[in-house]
Amino acid sequence: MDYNFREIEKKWQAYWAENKTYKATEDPSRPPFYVLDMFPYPSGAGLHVGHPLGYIASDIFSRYKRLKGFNVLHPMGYDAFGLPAEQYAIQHGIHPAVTTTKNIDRYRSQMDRIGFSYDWDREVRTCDPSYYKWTQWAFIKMFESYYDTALDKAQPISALVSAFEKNGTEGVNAACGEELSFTAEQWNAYSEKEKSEVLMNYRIAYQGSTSVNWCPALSTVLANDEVKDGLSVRGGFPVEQKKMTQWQLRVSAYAERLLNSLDSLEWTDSLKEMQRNWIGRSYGTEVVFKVETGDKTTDVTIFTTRVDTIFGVTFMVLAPESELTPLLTTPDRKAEVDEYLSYVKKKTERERIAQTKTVTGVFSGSYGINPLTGEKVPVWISEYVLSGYGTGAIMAVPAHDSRDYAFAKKFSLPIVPIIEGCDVSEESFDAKDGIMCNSGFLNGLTVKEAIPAAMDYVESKGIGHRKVNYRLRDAIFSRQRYWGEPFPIYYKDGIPTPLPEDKLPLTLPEIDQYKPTDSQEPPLARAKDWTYEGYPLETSTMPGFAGSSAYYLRYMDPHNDSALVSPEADNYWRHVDLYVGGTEHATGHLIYSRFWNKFLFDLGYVCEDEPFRKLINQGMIQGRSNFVYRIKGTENQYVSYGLKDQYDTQEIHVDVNIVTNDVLDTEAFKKWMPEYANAEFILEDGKYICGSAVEKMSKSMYNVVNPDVICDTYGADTLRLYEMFLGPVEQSKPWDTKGIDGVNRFLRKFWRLFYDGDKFIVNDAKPSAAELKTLHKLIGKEQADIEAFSYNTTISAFMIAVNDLTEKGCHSREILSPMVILLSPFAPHVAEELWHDLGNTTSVTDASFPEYIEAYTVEDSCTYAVSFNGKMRFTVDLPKSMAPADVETHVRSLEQTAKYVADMNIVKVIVVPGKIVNIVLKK
RNA sequence: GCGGGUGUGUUGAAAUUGGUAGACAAGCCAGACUUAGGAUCUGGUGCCUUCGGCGUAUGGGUUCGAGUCCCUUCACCCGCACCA
Repeated sequence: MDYNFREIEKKWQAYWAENKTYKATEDPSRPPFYVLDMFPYPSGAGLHVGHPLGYIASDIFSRYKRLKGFNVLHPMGYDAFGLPAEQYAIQHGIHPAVTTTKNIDRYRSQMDRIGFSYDWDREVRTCDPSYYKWTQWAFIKMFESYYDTALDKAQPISALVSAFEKNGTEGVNAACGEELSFTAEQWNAYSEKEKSEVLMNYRIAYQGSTSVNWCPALSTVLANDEVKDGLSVRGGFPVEQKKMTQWQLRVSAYAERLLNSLDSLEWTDSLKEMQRNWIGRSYGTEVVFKVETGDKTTDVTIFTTRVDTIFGVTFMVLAPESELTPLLTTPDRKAEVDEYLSYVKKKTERERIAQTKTVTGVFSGSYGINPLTGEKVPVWISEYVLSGYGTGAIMAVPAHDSRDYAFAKKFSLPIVPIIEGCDVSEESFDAKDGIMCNSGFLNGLTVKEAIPAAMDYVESKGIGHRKVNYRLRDAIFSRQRYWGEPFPIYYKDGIPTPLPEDKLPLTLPEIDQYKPTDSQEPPLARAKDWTYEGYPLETSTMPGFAGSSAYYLRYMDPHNDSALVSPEADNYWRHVDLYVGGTEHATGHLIYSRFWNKFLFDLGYVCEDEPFRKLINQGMIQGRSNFVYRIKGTENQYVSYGLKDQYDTQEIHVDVNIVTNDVLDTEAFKKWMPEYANAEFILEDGKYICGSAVEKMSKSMYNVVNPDVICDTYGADTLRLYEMFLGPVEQSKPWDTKGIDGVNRFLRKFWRLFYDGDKFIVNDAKPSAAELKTLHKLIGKEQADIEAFSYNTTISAFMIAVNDLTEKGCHSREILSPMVILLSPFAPHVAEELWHDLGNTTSVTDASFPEYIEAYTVEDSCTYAVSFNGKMRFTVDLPKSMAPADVETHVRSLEQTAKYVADMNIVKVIVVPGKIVNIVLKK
């Protein structure tokens, strides 16, 4: 029987499904291990070979951990709400659920062919009402909570209400939008509506008016991480800034905790760094400047990280959008300021980003007073100051800040250096070193000493205080779209009110069209009876990250009707031990999930503060495109790559599936598209060679390689091995089918250890020491490599072992049986087949990982005495098997060393296969 | 501009703490068996050469010894980007 992968793979996939081989059940007698893939958005294009890379890697790890005796939870599901299905619905009138289900089915069948060990009984879909019930539930919990900054955790909003009733805002420590101050009497006198508005300032899920990313083409708002370079990540449409009232999540309250607990995670440094940058903690000082506008005076608070440079302030700058801007504009400057404001407002986000180098601004007419020097400085308005960060106002120190410097140069404002010996004639001196000068009491201090000294001074004078700022903003949580979770909120006399828990899930209503209404209301406004007890329901829906923020918890207990996850299940699985997915989620999903989890942790619904212990980022697989070269001026004549320089040619993408090792299948090319039917070729060496380039894998480049096709020609096990053999999982690389034969050959070679034609040739011969050594070397290597996620070297080690056993003619059961187990994580179908052929009746998955016996792998060594200048200087341990000539070579190579160290009284040089591992010196 | 990372044959890539660089594959060359093969097997394959020498982007340093550690320069990739 030859290695017939088609039959084998079909057979065992059916067997696994039927026997529920990979079903996970909570079992306190075995240690749990949770391996998770980032679940996919099921797009219409299906999977290409890049998608399964991470899934294969995590599947190998899961199977390995099972063999090691762990109870492995390895689930899969779908992030099923999303824009593409909805855009399709708008254009074709087909319900997004229909498109989504169809795409999911296709994903499932593609995944099934690869032979993953998922427990499909735990599948979740974010668009399923029984799933999004818990997304809505969490939202209500957030709505009914506030963040207590003293306890540093979320608390029920009722606690805040009773505090207000007793003492007003006195003694309240709560994260909020703006600092409010009122007494208990005032609070108690507020109307319901007023109370609701006050509480919105504190709720973790709240409605607030801010400047948001508005995407007109998608007619929805977007979160910061959904916008890149001023364009929407989905679709690439322009985005503008707009002030709107939106649901938001107070993620900023968790900034410090999100930052601090990064240290405890086994993530890559680059990913942690990305999150640190995104959170953007900055420690500085808020200082109050009095600003004179005509004869009235206003307090303007600025934020700076360099309060030590305050003696170098020569002007101040306000953000155009700051509410202070109109207040501080003098009547004579009003016309010019208004003109500037409208100029700024007209700019799209994209233009603003593109023009960061051009300096613009306008003088307000007011003057600020430096609280330390009493000096008067002009107050300018410029777009380089952002309203959303700090206080929206800065003190400008052009000598020591490059942005202020550029501004000062442009508008001819004075530049006063306050660090000794620095040259600011060409550029500012931003570095934090040097000795202070021109700075009153700070003179003579180093910059590093001056910063805390200036902070102390400012605080002691009561003109400012230390302050930590974060770049992280609250997440905009509503979308004016149809295909998302409805908010479980209704407006009772205009007051946003959550639905009672037993009314969840609030299911998405049917509507006739999926686009916004004519009056620009979200699509849900089209729904009939979109009310609760006669009150209108919220018409926006939740964003994509809502459903993906806690899905890993739902997998622990996916069918639970009365809780997101039962305490028993949560306590058993606890957290994701290994999470595999792409870096693109670094500042989106991976921040939101951590926030969401911390919130649930605060409320006691989950037992761990951090959801993802270890995280591996798999690299992206790019496409490798092929080209043919049409000779210009001809209809259909193509010249091979090597000869193209002799002609004037035009490069044309050709389907990579009709190209093998850059050689074009000319007949297939003629059939590929009608216009190529009578193509003529100028060949080199009888072949048509194509050009190639690395590009994104996409339909339009004809470079998409479908895993199904690979499974058809080579089998799933070959695909799995090849994707891993390509290189380190974390690394991005172009897909190139060249070389897949190598791993396919390896599998056939492995097979031939068991079968000679139809004859099963495994015997009960006692293995030789050399054979045992081969086996145990592999066990040791595989163990170490898999734990380190280094699969490509494991596979190499496997190839070496199989070549070795083939050469030795080893067919011993005692060797081959463990070999099958070792192979099973990588090539489960082959392993399963051979495992049963060896006479086993249970799945190879239930076997245990063979024990590694070091004794077999230790090289027998023999000690050589090395003499130098007639005197014995040291001894060398070399393998017994080493030929005398090789020994001499090795010893000779030590001569040089010996010359240097002879005087150092060497006692012994121990060489294990040729390496000096230890030089023992006489004391 | 700031932060992080990577540079090794024709190609994908290996190389415990510094210790025989290029394992394992792909490609290529030669041969064997075949009616044939994109099957299988064997041998060769970093570069220059006669001994021998040179080789891990570049230039320097530490060391008996450097792909690995330190500094310089260059190239590429990723992230952030007026964050005060």
